[in-house]
Amino acid sequence: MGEIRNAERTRRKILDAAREEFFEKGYNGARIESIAKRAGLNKQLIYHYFKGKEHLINETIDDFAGSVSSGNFILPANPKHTAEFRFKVNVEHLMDFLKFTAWEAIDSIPENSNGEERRKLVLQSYVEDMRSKQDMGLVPKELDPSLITLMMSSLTIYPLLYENVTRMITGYKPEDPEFQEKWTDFLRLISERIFD
Amino acid sequence: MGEIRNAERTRRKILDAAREEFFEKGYNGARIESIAKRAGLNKQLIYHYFKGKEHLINETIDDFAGSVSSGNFILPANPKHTAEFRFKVNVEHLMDFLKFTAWEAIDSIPENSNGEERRKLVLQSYVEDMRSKQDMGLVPKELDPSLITLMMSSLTIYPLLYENVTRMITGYKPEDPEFQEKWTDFLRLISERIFD
DNA sequence: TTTTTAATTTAACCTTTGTAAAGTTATAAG
DNA sequence: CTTATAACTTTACAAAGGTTAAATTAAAAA
Repeated sequence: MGEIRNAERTRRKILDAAREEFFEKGYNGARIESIAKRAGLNKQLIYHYFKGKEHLINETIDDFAGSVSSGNFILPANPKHTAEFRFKVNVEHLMDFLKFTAWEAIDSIPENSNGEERRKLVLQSYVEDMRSKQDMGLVPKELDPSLITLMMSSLTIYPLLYENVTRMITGYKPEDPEFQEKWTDFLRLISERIFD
Repeated sequence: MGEIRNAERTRRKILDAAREEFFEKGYNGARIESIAKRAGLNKQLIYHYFKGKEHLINETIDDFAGSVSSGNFILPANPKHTAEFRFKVNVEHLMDFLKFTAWEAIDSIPENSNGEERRKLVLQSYVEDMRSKQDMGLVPKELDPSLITLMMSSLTIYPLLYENVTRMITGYKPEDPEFQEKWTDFLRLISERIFD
């Protein structure tokens, strides 16, 4: 049985499976065996296509970085809507990637200058955006654009990732649409207060 | 060489070493061998005093929970100072524990109802505190106290834990006192805006 | 068709790691 | 002083997991 041999497709399968696995379990927690199983392939094929675990995760990250269309990153004109916008993007497109960043924050993961570099550019574009809006008078002068951006990241990521905390505090699970709606509203409310 | 035999002291050494190890590497990443080494003890002693890895982490968490004096949790009277206060407490007393909560958020860690329960109580006391201040007219009525509390947690934890993100956005490392000062100031500024 | 190359599988290895079992030595009770 | 208990050490092992090597089979080239 099995399908016709096809290097391209197999490589793709491995990368997709690896993405799931690495994003879900981090580098150290990920298992080559498990990736193979997800991909429905023989474990050894992974070594045929990639040098090893470390090489695989680097390729995986690069591949992912390339796949995230930079179209998501057109921020709203009004800074009061930035937080809710970023929250929405996180919920709809970046959940699994965010989980990976959580691993990255605490687990020892081999460096990937490429992926790191791209993320840095995105984050700094957020800072620049905020700075330009500050110049336009839409953002209070006393607030540092980079710190505002860090605030936005905190508020739109932490509640999604720290399921326990969110539940202990609010009683909701982060995935609950009801929570997401409340949190969206809340972000808008405080944004209005902050940017007035 | 070696000191006089002493069960109490040995048990203590194990718990201390286990705390460091578990907080630093999470449950799955922690190594019994490494704990033994930290404690300067034979690996097998750990099995003499504890049933196994899972039992050990539970005892470790309970032990830690018992050791954190609840004295830290007297919140400032003015809600405008809550964020900076919590940030300060995190920096000065809870860094390693926070790191552990990061593991907990993404890694599969054996449940510890006891530790979980205590944390929940603390967090909910924060919510209650905010609610009472709202009743006193110090907090805008339209802001849900539990969401405010979640916001406080996000803002005082995320930047400390996500070293990469903090650095990519601000150029500072979270441990840098200069960053901590700026962030403290920032927290105060936005608190003033939010609670006015 | 023959040959060569590449995809895929089978088998095996070696290290790490959690844990068990048994042995040894100190301390305390009788 | 003898004996029992508990602290500590030594050995050993089985499972897990990353990696390599060799064998097989399909596809492409000649």
